[in-house]
Amino acid sequence: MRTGGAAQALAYEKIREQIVTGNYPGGMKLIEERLAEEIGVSRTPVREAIRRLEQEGLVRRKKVFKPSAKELRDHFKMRILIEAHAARMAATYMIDDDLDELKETVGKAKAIRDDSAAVVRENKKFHDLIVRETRNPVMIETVDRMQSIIYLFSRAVVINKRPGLLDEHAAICEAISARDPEKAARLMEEHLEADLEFTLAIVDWEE
Amino acid sequence: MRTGGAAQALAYEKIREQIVTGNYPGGMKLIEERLAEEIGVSRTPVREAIRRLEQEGLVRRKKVFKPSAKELRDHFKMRILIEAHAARMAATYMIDDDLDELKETVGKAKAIRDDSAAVVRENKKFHDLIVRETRNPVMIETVDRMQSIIYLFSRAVVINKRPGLLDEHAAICEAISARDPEKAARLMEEHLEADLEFTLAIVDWEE
DNA sequence: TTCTGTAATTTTGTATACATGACTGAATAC
DNA sequence: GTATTCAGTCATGTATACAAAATTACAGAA
Repeated sequence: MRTGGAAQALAYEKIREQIVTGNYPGGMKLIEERLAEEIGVSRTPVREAIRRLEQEGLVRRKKVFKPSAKELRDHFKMRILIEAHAARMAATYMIDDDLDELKETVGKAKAIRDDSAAVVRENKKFHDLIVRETRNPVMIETVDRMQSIIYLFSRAVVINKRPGLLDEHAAICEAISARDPEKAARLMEEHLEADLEFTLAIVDWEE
Repeated sequence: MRTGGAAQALAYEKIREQIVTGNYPGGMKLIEERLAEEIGVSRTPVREAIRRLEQEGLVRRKKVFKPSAKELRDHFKMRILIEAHAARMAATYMIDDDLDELKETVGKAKAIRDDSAAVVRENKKFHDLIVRETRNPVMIETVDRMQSIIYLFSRAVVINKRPGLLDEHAAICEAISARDPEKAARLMEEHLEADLEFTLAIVDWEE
């Protein structure tokens, strides 16, 4: 953790945990005093933790962030723009060791279709490896923020695993391997667009 | 202001002012107690103001942010990616009223070459109008953050006004007007790359 | 019923005191 | 002369009390 002390770190972890597990649902008001009591610290570190979660995009105006369909789309589009660029960079610059690792994640994910959590982990790693090729911390961090928010919704989506997802990963991997930047970028774009549409279709926007 | 009370707003404005005017130079440590006394509020709102400036990218680890050449480049590249995309969108979707406004900013900037502050304002407006065409608040806000940081350096650059800048704006404007997305994007990319290189060349990285 | 104004309650913002931890610099051992 | 450790200071983190603001609940009128 880059700032703050122990109490703040504790508050941050605990609140974040509750949000990403869905235990604190979207729209829920975060009341400082209550959280402070629950966690066993004073209001001050809770406040700071909430501010950090706000910066991270998980909290908005003291409430657990609940993006509209439009907002989810906006976050996805930002991610698509960066990841398509990243795929282009990867096809151009990725060294063979990393390429091997990339292939490995696809293989692993194929092998363990049943362990949902593990598949999620491999898929995230796949994208992270590619984004890393931008060699641009600003972009890497931005994608991370987008992912945090998208994953808030994707719990549902990941369980209803989208058909073709792994094949698309394999195809992207191949394009990078073949050093074809434009194809890699195009495939990545299509892949994430499909993810977006699938997510929008699955999620229940009425609740 | 979207959060906090009067004291916090005051602290935020005052500190930000000092940073963007260069009165607080890059690398300067922000000491809560000192600022609190200077502004006439307690440490609490100063803390929150500093956090917000941190989120905005103007402060890093309690010090006024002073990007390295690499970091400035990274922020620029993020901006280029979004603005090239925005130019593409603008060429496709921008309505005539906005296009007229865009042309006007170029004309105005050409007319008032002597008033440096006004030229800066017009140039910023030019870019903002195009970025708006993404119709994506996430991207708009990201560009804003990048610009805040870049402008921290560009004070010097803007005074040494870069040759060709206005002609490039005019050319981009034309490409959008001609509904040529790829050309608009390419010109925007070249324009900002030139800005980046000019900035890197001008700024004194040793100080 | 539904609207509106006001009182009551809750929640956040602010100030402040104290605790903890980081930094500085001098004195001493080597 | 250099390294080390200890003390003193300075800045930040945390807790808490009080003030201000926002929200809710309710009463009365249209």
